[in-house]
Amino acid sequence: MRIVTWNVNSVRARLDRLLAFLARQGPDVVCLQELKVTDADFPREALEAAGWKAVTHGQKTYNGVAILSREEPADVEWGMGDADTDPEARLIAATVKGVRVVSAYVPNGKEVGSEKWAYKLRWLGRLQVWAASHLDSRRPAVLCGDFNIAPGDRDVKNPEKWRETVLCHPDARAAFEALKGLELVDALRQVRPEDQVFTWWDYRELGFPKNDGLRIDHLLVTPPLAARLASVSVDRDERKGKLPSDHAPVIAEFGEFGE
DNA sequence: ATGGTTGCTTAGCAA
Repeated sequence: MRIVTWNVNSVRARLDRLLAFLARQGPDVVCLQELKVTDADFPREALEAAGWKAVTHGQKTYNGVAILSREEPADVEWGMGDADTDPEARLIAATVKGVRVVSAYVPNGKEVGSEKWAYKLRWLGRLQVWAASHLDSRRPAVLCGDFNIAPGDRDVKNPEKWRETVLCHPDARAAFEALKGLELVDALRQVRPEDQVFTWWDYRELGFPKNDGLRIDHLLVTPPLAARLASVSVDRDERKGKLPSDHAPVIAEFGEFGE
């Protein structure tokens, strides 16, 4: 079973790339972030024509998340369903082939100390509560998406440059560690404990040509799924060429053993 | 400190 997470930075702008990626990589489940489109304008027909079912939690202009799979995703949750009146569409969950799948787009936070930064930390706190009550660590589940957090210095090409930013701040890293405390395993680190692997490069400042990258897109998996984890890779080719997303897809391969 | 780029929307925001 192959599960992908990819911040596409507009699903409409990236539709041709997305369809080519799906055909090339042949995943089973794809979690998308930053759709930047309402549910009504989501390119459902083009994806269905290619054989994909989609559940979406969209929003005009900003944010938006989706889960794609070959079969219709079941038991869909749109948002965290808590008491917060947050209008931003940043989380969707569904069950595919017996695996609980969550596609999340954590707020960026803009600048440490800003109102958006406070919102990011609040949102991560809500995610912690939601995951604790909605993800069963005894069952196969994956919480994946754009976390806008580089967990450690090994996840950053230039740690000193990024140290004080919203992607590397200790409070953001502490929130990531807290999620792992719910018996969730950082899939890439389980199979590649020391590799320098990046998933995002800023469009500005020649981020990709200089490989000024960070690993901020993750799959956090429960122990039953971690036991089946075979490999994790980043499709860097998707960051190349004409008009790429600023994120590359992360691909995790799971075997059927150990269930 | 600023600017560099992209997408959505149409000058400015978000990332």
